[in-house]
Amino acid sequence: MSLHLYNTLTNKKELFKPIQEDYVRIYSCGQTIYDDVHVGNARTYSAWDILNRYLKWKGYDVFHIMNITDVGHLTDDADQGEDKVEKAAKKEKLEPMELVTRQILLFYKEIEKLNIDFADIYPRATGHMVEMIEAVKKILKHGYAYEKNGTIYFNVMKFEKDYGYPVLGGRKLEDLLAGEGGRVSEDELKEKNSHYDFALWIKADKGHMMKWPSPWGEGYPGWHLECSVMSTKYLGKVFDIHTGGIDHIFPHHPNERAQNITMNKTDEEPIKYWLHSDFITVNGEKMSKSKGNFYTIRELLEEYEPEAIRTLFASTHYRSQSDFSISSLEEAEKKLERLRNTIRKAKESKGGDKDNLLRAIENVKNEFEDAMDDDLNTPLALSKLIQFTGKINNNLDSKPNILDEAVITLEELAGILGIDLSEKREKSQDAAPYIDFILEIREKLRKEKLYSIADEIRDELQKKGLAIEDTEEGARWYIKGKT
RNA sequence: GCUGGGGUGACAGAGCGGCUAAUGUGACCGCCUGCAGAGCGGUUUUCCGAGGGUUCGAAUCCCUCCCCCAGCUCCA
Repeated sequence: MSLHLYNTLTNKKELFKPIQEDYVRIYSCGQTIYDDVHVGNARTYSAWDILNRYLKWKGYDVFHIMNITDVGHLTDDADQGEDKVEKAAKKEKLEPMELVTRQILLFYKEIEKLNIDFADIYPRATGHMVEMIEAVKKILKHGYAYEKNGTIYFNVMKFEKDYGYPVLGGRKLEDLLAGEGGRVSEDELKEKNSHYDFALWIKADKGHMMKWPSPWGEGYPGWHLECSVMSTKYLGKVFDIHTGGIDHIFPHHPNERAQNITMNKTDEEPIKYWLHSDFITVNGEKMSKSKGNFYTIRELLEEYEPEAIRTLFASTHYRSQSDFSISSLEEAEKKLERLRNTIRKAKESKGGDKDNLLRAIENVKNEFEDAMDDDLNTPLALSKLIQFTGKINNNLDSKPNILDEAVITLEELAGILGIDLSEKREKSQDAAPYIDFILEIREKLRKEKLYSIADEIRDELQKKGLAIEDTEEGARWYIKGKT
């Protein structure tokens, strides 16, 4: 089997074939950078990280762009209301760009902690104002936009007539018509030719801070525009994969696609595969700030290991809604522990002369790849790894080189899922000689059968976060869980 | 209302036409251990929302119904 991905553009799994043989160009919708990264964001980025790693493992060169929206995302609907960045900045009495800088730095740190590979470029909307204005000009010139009082709207009806409005996720334009009905304000309707039209460039109201001069007066770009402009700039008019959250199936991505087509005037489908990851719920409810059921990565990392979070993410398929709870995270911790325990045992084993593990290594590689080829079935892939740990544990008397290979395989495959199994840099390295010393004394007590004192020592060390295991060759210890 | 995705053992979560329906967790019992831990073995008696249909054969396909979630407003 070879890699198949579920394409929201066609609503089916398709064989993945990049435009260029060994080179894959990916654009990911990143985040509007006014707030901390939460589990939901992280889950999505984790999914694309796995996609990237897997493609690389398969031998492709991957060029990955993830945008950072630092202007143009409004609190109300697409075309009115306050800019989110500006609003958040005002609240904290910061310059908008000051807030953005702070949040970006935090974003990078957390992405790194979560073992999410950095994208090759993180372009920012504010850095592409010139290109965005040029894009609006092009779309106007090509006849798919019109101006009303300094605001430029995209003409969806005309686009629909000429190209067919993108049907992402099985939706049709008519479906969106009244919808749940008139959330569109009177003012807006007055200006727009059609209810579906969206703004490319928005005239700045008085007091709007984030604005730029343009041929149509001072204004700022519409939300969708940056993605079209930046993807075209860095990836070209036609590229392979576009990712994003399920919420972008409408309206962001169809609009973005319409812009790509009309500004670049391509007859070819500009983006071959659209991938969307589903949302996370918290204890069965949609995660939202108003409900207070919001987990930021920052707070989770205070108590849990990033590897546990990645294990949790890998435990559900990216296109399934997954319910986040502390107990699910703790369950993921246990899976992680199992993986680590096996590696520890294998590394400590002296080995023997068996070689039937060889076949298990071959099998797990194949099974893992089959699972991943099927639209990145990470839960299945992970279960194969866990099955493999059983095989290793049953064959700790294998030839040392085979044991080594088993460990390398396990680490490599888990790594594709973003789960780093390499040994932790032990924080208490300095304490190691003392711990060893204490355990030597404890060993003497055990030989004297002074078990109550020995057990007391063990309990105390365990309370401090160490795992103590007695073996024939004496006690072993390691740092358990979060260091 | 419309659109999409779902309902699988105590729980999480694969499977989507055909071996006794993965895997993990939990519970229980063994092995190991001074006791634990980790690990290993076993058990958890017929888990596929309901009802029809197609088929030699369905959790898997079709129809009807019930229920859940999300989207249709900014959102990963």
